[in-house]
Amino acid sequence: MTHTYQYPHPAVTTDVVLFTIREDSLQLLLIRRRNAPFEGRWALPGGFLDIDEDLERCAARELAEETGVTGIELEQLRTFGAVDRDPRERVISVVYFALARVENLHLRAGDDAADAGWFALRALPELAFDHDQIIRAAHERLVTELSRSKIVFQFLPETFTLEELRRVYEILVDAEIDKRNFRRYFLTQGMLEPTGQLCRRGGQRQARLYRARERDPVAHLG
Amino acid sequence: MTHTYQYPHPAVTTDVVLFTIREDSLQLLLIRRRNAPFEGRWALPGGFLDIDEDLERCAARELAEETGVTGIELEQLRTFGAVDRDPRERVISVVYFALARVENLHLRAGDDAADAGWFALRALPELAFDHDQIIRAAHERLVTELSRSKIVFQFLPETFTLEELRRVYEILVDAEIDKRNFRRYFLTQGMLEPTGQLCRRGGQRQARLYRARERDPVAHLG
DNA sequence: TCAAAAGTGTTTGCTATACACCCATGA
DNA sequence: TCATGGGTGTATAGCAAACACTTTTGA
Repeated sequence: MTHTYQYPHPAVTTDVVLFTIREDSLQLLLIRRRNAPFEGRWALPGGFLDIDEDLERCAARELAEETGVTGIELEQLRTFGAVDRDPRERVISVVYFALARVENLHLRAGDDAADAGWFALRALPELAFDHDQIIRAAHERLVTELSRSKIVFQFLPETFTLEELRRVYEILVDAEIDKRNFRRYFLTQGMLEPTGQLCRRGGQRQARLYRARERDPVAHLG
Repeated sequence: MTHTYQYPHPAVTTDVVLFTIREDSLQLLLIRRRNAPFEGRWALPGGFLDIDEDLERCAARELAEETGVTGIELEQLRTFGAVDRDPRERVISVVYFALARVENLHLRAGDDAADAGWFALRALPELAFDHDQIIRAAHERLVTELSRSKIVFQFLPETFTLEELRRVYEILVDAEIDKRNFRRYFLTQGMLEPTGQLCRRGGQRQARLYRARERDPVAHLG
């Protein structure tokens, strides 16, 4: 069955840039393409929009189909539509970005993906389409959102220690952060809630566990 | 001539939210639709993407065709794609936003627009499609970008007085701003360059004129 | 001479940064 | 007992906010 229009229509796809922290580095999820074009190359998980499907739902579906990853909060990044970005036809791609705690994810390659895996942002393979540009834009967004919202907690498990939180920050901003200033900041900001629990995560002395408070208390005032 | 695809394709459009400051209020540019659907309703300037046309170029072209406005810097805002946002067919709209000094613009209604005009954000008419949602998103973006970049200057003429700049800020944040703190901030930030000229803009005493420096001097260090 | 807008400094509190040692515990 | 990571306080400088009067000039 075919579909006919009076004017030419571009195809619309969605792609997802999913970041996580793994092995002490910022990594993202790629799939190896099973089909042409760019067969065998690594690419962002994504695919064609169904005609009666919401954009964000499409992104979530393609992510699940190709990598097995589900239950991730997606945020729209930007739409990429350069005329020659896909050799087959004109393709407009609406790109989403997301963060994940890696231990929650059950990775497996899906239908259109020969393989799926995590890659350090600093050591990406050669990519299909304009996905290197897309990833650069997503990384910029990640850095600017860091200071403006509470997204760091999406990298961490439900409960975590202050030192774990600090380590995540250090990886994200790629710099050392003073331990005492960091602790004071988070302990006085009120976005953390002590669980009362202690834990030992490899170190000797036990550390206090915290969880992220639902919302920034200041936000309630607006 | 018709165009046929193996799978259904959505249509892709671009729309533009163009803000300006006029009559002491924040206003934006709307056109009155000449054709169905929503014939006679006010809407954002925009239209269908040509198959070999860059997204941003499409936005600029439609803006020019429908309103006569040219030479505006466009920034991508977000893509809207709810399944039922257009009654004709599935339409994905890539929305751009932009700021303008109103005195530079030569407004005139174009082919697909029965009329074009400025409307205060606080007193919008009933709008076509989901354009009220789009405008709300654009306004949010405007407010957050205000503090993070130098976009205010896009509302002002080449040279301006500190009091004019302050008045623009007051309209944008919808609050009073302390005159002395405001002046000190801008005079010490180094983003203004005194022209050495004076002018009288209706008041009695003459005021010094400034222009925006090309770049934030701090940005050069990065 | 007065009305109307331009211009000018100081104080105070908060926030960001720099910086070094003690504590608890398992091996 | 020592190695490892968790936990703690103070001093300083820069920034944000509050606040009221003088100057210029045309009408």
